[in-house]
Amino acid sequence: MAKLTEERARDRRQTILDAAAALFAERGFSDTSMADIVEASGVATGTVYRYFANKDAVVMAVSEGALGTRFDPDEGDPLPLDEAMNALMAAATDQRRGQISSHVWARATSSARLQTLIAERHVRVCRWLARSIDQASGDPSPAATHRAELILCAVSGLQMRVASGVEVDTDAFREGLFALAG
Amino acid sequence: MAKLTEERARDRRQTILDAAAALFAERGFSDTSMADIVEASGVATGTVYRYFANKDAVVMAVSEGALGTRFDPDEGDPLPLDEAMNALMAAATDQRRGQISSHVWARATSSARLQTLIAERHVRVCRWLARSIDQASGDPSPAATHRAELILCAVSGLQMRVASGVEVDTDAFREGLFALAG
DNA sequence: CCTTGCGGAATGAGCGTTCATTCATAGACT
DNA sequence: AGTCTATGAATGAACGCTCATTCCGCAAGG
Repeated sequence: MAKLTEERARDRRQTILDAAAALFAERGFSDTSMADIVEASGVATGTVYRYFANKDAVVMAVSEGALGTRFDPDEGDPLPLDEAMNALMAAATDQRRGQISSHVWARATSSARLQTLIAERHVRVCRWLARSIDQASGDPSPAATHRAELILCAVSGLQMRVASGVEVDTDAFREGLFALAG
Repeated sequence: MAKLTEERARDRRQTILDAAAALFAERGFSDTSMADIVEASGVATGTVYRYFANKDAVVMAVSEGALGTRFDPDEGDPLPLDEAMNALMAAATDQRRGQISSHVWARATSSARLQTLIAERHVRVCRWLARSIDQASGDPSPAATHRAELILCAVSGLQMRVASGVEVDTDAFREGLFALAG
C-alpha cells in the first residue's frame, strides 16, 4: 500500500468531502460529528485527518464547494443576460446547495474566514451579473451594479426558502426577476 | 421565598432569553452551551431548567422572538406602502435580528418545527405586504402576491448580507426595492 | 415549621483529535 | 522469476474535555 498516487489522493479526499457535504447540508456543521463523517464515508477516523488538518478544514472545503466558482467575471465575454439569470435560478433551486449555503451564512456570524469568503463571492458574482446587464442594455451604467445587487439578494432569499421547504411560486419569481434585470 | 409572582416569573424568563439571544446571535445555537447562557444571564443552571424544559425550548423561544410578530395581516387597515417597506428595511438592517434569522434558516434544515414557523411567517408577512401593495395600486391583483414574494426574498437576502458584514449599498437597495413595490 | 424557588456539583454520553500499530505494496537484490 | 524489506497509508482505541441535563440540600417567605 506504499505509494499514494495524486489521482487516488484526490479521489479519497472527494469521497470524504461528498459524505461530509451530505451530512452538513441537512444537520449543519456543528451538529455533524467527525464520527458521522467517518461512518458515512467508509474510511477510518485517522484517514480523515490525513486529508484534512481538522474539522474546520472540512467545513471550509465544503463551504467553498457550495458557494461555487462558476460565476467568474473575468473569463471572456459576459454571458447573455437570460442565460446568466437562468444559471442563478438553477443555483437557487438546488436544494443541497441552498441548505449548505444557509449553514455558511449562519456560521459566518462567528467565522472571519467565512465572512471573507462570502464577501469575496458576493463582489465577484455581482460584477459577473452586472457585466451581463450592461451588455444587454447597451450602455454601461453604475445602476447595473445596484440592480445586480438587488437581484442577487432576491436570489439568496429564494434559495433560503427553497432550502427550508417554503413553497414559493418559482415561475412567477423567475418572471419578476427577469423583468427586474432588464 | 415561597410564592413566585407571575410578573417576577416573566421577568426572570426574559432575562434568560435576552442573554441567550445575544449569545445565539453571534455563535449560533449549537455552539452556545447552556453553561454559557447560565453565566451570561447570571442565574443558576437549575433555574434555567425551571423556566425552560430544555435547550430546544430556549432556541424556539428566541427564534420566535427574532422572526417577529409585527407584521400581522389581519389587524385593521393595511399600512401605507412606503411605511410597510420602511418597516421591512428596518428589520433587514437590524444586525442582531439578522444574525439570529440566519441561524434559524440554517437550523430549519433539520427542524420540522422551525420549518413550520418559517413557512407560517412567510405566508403571513406576504399577505401583509400584498395588502399594502394592493391598496397603493388601487385594484387588488394576484400579481401583488408575487411582487410581495419577490420583495421579501430580496429583503431576506439583504438581511443575510448585513448580518455577516457584507458591504451593501443600502440606500440604492432601498430605492430599487421601492421602485419594485409600486 | 412547612413550603417552594433556587443553586451548583455531579453525571454520563459524546465530542474532536492523537498516535502506536498494522500490513499491503513497490522496488532492490539475488 | 522469486524473495525480502523499507515504506507510509490506513486504522481505531484511547484521551481529555465539554456538553445537556438531573437532583438534592439550602435558605427564605408565609
